[in-house]
Amino acid sequence: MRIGELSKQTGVATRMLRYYEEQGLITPRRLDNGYRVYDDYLVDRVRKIRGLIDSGIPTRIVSCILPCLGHPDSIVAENAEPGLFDLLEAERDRMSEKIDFLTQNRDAITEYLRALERAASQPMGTKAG
Amino acid sequence: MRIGELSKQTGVATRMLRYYEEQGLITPRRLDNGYRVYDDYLVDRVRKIRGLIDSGIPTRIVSCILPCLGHPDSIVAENAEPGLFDLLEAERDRMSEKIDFLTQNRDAITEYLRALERAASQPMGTKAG
DNA sequence: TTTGACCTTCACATTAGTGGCAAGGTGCAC
DNA sequence: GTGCACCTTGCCACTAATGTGAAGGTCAAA
Repeated sequence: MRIGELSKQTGVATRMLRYYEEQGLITPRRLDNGYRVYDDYLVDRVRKIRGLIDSGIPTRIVSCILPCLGHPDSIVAENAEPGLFDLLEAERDRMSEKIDFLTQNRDAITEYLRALERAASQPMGTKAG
Repeated sequence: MRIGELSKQTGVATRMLRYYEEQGLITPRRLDNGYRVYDDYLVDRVRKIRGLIDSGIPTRIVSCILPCLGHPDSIVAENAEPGLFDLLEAERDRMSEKIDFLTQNRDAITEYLRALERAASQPMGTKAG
């Protein structure tokens, strides 16, 4: 598919799709006329990229962890550059921290919302003060 | 405590502490000489702010959800401005999405790391191809 | 053949979050 | 009093992510 279609399917602006390409996150093929063509599997990939960026993972890191996703067992190993392993471990830990953090705070919000609801469904003057 | 001390305790640069103040996230009192003074409870608050920002929540939103945190039941209700409730619900949902997303991807990384370890502890030429 | 929807690159602007520095006040310690 | 560590405000700059618009190419359909 071409960039407009991918944009529609993912909800990501074409501008951003080109930006991700510039950052090395996706590498669409090109038609003779220069148009970018995206394989179907890239829809999922772009969604992942967006989710990660939205979660505060910079593109630099996203590009490192992308190889971890989607390939069940294939491309592993081989490219065992030193440092990558440690980087991935560190990033995984950072993600765990974020998860804990978000969970904690989301639960607090939920709690707060419940309290608001309780307050709203009450006579508003009952035992106030 | 003053800003330097808070910075040390939270690991957040003084520059950022002033920025958060500018964004309305914290409002330290002032000494006669103009120095900012922070109450102890702000240490926790600043850590929360950092965590949220690191998780991709913009300061604008952080300022909305901060009231949800830390107050067990007290300041609730009263200020039931319309729209706030919906915003909080939406933000909570967004956080849930992020949590799911991060969890998924973190697990994929973990899986990948495991595969790398397995590959590394193997004769490297065994059944390769 | 012209129109219109799509695509291309280039470039400039903006926003958020940061970092850094300059110029100056405060206050303790020697 | 001098020095030093801390604080103040203000400003400039940078990066990442994003918006936007110009100038132009492609292609199908009317």
